[in-house]
Amino acid sequence: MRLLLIHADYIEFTALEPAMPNPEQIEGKGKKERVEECLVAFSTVEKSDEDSPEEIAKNAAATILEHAASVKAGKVVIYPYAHLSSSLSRPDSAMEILKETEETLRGKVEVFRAPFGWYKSFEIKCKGHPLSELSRTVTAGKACAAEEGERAAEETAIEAAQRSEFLVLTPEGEEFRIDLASPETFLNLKVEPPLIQLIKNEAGMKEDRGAPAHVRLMKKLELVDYEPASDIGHFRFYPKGTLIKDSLEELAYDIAVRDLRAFKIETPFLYRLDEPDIADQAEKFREKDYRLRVDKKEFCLRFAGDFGLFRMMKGVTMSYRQLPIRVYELSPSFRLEQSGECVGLKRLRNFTMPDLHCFCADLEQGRNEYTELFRKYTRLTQSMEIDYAVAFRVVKYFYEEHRDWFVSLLKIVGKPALIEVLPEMKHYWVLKHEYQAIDSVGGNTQLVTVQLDIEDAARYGIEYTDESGKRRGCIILHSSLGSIERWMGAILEQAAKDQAKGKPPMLPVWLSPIQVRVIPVSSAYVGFAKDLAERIAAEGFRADVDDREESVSKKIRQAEVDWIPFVLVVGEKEASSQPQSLSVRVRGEGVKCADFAGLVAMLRERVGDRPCLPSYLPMMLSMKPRFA
RNA sequence: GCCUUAGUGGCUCAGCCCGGCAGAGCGACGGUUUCGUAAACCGUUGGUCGGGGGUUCAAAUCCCCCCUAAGGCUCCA
Repeated sequence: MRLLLIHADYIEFTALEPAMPNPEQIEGKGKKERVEECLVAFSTVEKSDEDSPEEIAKNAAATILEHAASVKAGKVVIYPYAHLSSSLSRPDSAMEILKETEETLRGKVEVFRAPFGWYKSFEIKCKGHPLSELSRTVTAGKACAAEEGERAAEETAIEAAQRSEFLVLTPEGEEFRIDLASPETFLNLKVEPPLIQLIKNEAGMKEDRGAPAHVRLMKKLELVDYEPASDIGHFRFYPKGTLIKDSLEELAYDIAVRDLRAFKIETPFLYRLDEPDIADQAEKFREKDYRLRVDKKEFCLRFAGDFGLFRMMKGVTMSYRQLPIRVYELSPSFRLEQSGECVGLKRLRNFTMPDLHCFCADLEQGRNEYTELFRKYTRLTQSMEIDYAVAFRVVKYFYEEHRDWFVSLLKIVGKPALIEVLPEMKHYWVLKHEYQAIDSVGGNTQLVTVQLDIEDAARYGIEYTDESGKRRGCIILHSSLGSIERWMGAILEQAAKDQAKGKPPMLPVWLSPIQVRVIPVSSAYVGFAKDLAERIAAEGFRADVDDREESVSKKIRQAEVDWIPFVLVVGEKEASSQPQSLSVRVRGEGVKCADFAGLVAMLRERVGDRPCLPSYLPMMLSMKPRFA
């Protein structure tokens, strides 16, 4: 419960009109009430209070009573006021808790209560002495301290954001200043459409959009679905979706561990809030973490891998000779996003983040490491074949000092970027960049990000020993390939965009749950088809056989609907041809002739060096249950 | 979280405005057909109309509360 306590000369209030369907029954509608020399408690009952109404009421009464005593007020007015929180309880619970608070106070002090569920006019005269205004948050545990200081800090950050300058920087080093409030400054820039779209979104220029296409596609393709029995934003993955998720995770592992030689670790999901550095990190994430109470201890679920990683690194003995040190964790993460903000695979409350952190000796090494990551992640993003835009956010002094370096980064990606120049440090990083995917309805989703952090190492005690034996804080690069779920969404969005342009939609071959479908023309050729599928599987690709008793046309249609990239129809011709010749229906390219080696070569070429896991589905289609 | 819209067999949807026996296609199942590049034919099965409450002789349909989703707002260290 939130309380705003005002020590007043008087308050007058009048109930005017019901503000909800079932307001409290009252007699004094339109009658003015006046209480003098009182402590007014504007009270907001919150969702979380519903779990322990008696304790909340007791604690609220204690808080009010204590303050009434300290300002020597003999009267208390409880004034229902729904505007102190964005997480309101149900009206009936609120009414019950407020009445209970009133009853608890009765006898100890003279108590009044304004009616619940009415629009009221009021007039109040605050005494204005130092203790006359105070805010309190009441929880089921102990009453907490005032929060004015934090609020002030928050406001400064918002003001700072509003003073950001924006510009577009090209790989040739040209700068175009833009003003988000004046579309003519950027709409005609000669840059690719995704960047223009990103800037429009950043400027708040919203067109009417439907739901992004992946919300429908993820279900239609039997990949992922909502799980109403869990919380909002926690999904179930069917076998095909799990295969795609695992393949993307495998790719993240290849980059982080095989390529970059990062150390792979694992840390817990759940953390105690009475640890100061955990509480400190949780505080940065105000009201967005899952909290739970177990055995009288308060815990939060991690919102990223940082909690456990920083704790681990604090205890690590590092020498300057070992730096940079790279640490990788595939972190299932939890964020209590606003319910109205969770959309398909774009924003979830539970998602999987491949988290790579690099610990560097100094800024010079940090920048080199940044360049290295930038290069790797750019190659990764390009190999996903999706439309994306690049944005940098950077503190002004840092941009001015390192402008040439930014141009060199843009040369790697080969396209212009949006640069947001922040007037001062607003977060823990001086620099970050994002690769933003543009979806089928013009929205953008952040995928890859790298952040250059010069603050957290000192704050959390992550240090190495330098040449002279002195302990020094690291420069930390936080980086993520985004989230696995977002990549799945972005890939589906790209398929939808291709379809809108008249191309048949498909997943990249390395992510297609079934890469080759073999269709026997009649049941007589099922055995032949199965042998062929097994040979394909032995080459490391995912093949199945449509052995159902259906017409060839119908089975081909099914393969099209399933977005199967390669379809083989086999019958007498294939079984008897010598040397063997196959007719391969390549999605989007028509029917081609090839022998077995030719087919394998086509698959190898499409998959490239990306992971190719074995199938999670039965080889015979008649044995596959329908999940969605 | 707020506002708006939606939720009807496993899936896609009609019925709701104006209350009167819960419908279709696909899928699944059974049978006939053994088929050459986007849907063979016949039959059967399957519903707590998102959940709860109310109004009514009677509720998928009207009213209230809740859950879930999408759009917009806000948010996105």
